[in-house]
Amino acid sequence: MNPNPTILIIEDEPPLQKFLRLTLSTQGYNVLEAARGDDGLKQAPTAKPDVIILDLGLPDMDGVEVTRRLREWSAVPIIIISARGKEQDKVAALDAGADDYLTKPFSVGELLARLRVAFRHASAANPQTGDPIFQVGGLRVDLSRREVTIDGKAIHLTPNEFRLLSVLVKNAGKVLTHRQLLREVWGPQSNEETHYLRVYMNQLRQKLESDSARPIYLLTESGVGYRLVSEI
Amino acid sequence: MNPNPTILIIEDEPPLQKFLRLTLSTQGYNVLEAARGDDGLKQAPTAKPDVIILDLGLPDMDGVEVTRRLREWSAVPIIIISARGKEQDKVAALDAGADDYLTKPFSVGELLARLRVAFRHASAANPQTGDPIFQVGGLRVDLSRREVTIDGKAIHLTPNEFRLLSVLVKNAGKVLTHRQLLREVWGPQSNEETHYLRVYMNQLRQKLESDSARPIYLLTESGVGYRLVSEI
DNA sequence: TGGAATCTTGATGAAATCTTGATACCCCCG
DNA sequence: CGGGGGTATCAAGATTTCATCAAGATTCCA
Repeated sequence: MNPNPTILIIEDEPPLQKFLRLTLSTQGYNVLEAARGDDGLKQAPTAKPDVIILDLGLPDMDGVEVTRRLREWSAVPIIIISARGKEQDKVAALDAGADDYLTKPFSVGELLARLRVAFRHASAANPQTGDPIFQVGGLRVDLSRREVTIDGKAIHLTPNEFRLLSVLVKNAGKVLTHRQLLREVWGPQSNEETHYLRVYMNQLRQKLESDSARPIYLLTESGVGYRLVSEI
Repeated sequence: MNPNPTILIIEDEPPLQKFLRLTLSTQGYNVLEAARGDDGLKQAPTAKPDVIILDLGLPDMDGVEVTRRLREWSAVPIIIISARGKEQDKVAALDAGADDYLTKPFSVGELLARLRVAFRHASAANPQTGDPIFQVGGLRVDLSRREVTIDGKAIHLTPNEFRLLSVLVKNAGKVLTHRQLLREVWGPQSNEETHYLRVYMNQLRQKLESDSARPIYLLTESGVGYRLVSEI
């Protein structure tokens, strides 16, 4: 899941709109809004929200219809909020494809808890498509598993070494200036400590290169910075 | 989904038990029953129900605890039915891993509709990958039975030890940060109590490693966190 | 209610990592 | 040939992070 999940609120009453916007953004969610069904249907494909909160009583079209239209192409979790509490309303909405149904008035805590359930479902439905793995020659870097191997052998890196390598991996093929590397690894105030770079680059080479004096992966661009080759 | 989906009902009141059994089997569902929490926990791993309906008010243990135990190894949809309608009860159950929460008395139609939602989720989730048993070297962890053996010998773990190990097992091979582990085991508010981790990781090593000073399963990633090796 | 198991917490030495200074290197240019 | 800027390497503290022991609290269960 993204660090900041996005919620699309389709709701026409301004007070409730405002209330939801405030509550959810305070929780750190990214909030999008639509006041009409057609607007919501238009926003959803481009905005790709992680969850949709949908009021059944919209001015232009029925919420059940909105649900059905969304389900034609998307599996995004839909939480209904509605003033109608009759069984047949709930059944209709749930069978149209909604995932949950809250009757107004509802408590904030419950809404948030049910949202967390929806997010769990969303991230379970989108299994990670495998970790992004960088590979060149015998060097292999799996950033998300924090794993580095050279010719199949696992290499242990210290936190700073790993951070430095991961900046290089994310910009493989490009030259990174001393200044850029220092900022990324040691923070914005360390711009001049070029010596750090020399020490750590050397340590990386000792661990990754078979001949650290003649590196094939971690190249020096004299007077500029360093570069990790992207192909061999 | 199977042609005849299976539902496990964990419910102690005989009248409601009977009512659910009749209603659901009439709908063509295959019904299993447990009157106590521990019985339900015992049936679940072998019966592999497609959905679990769980009453919070069980005689032997709290329903939230049952939920948490199930979630240690299974993603099966759990629908709570409960007489307690307070917000904090709902939040606790949903955050423990439940997927839905119905307050008694509820209407049959709504229950059936929410069951259909649960089945949709169950079939959307990834196919069962057999028993959730983790094994590497001489270490074997059966999450659903809470059994840990090392070279065939059973090992007794305390609740916290087991929770810590199960988080590591579920992410075997990956480095878990101190923060992640603390959140999973001690709850979201304990982010800084790194000392806990040291103590419990040490206890796990005492029990699982032949030489706890030179661990082969539970590795330290200094400055980052810990990792359970996924292959030897 | 008593005893056992478990959890929490503090203290201490060991290990890993980071920082820093000293020194040798290499290559280009005059 | 010699100087100088930029670079590589080594290694000794300083600092942070870890492992370990053990003594109270607390909880659990009979």
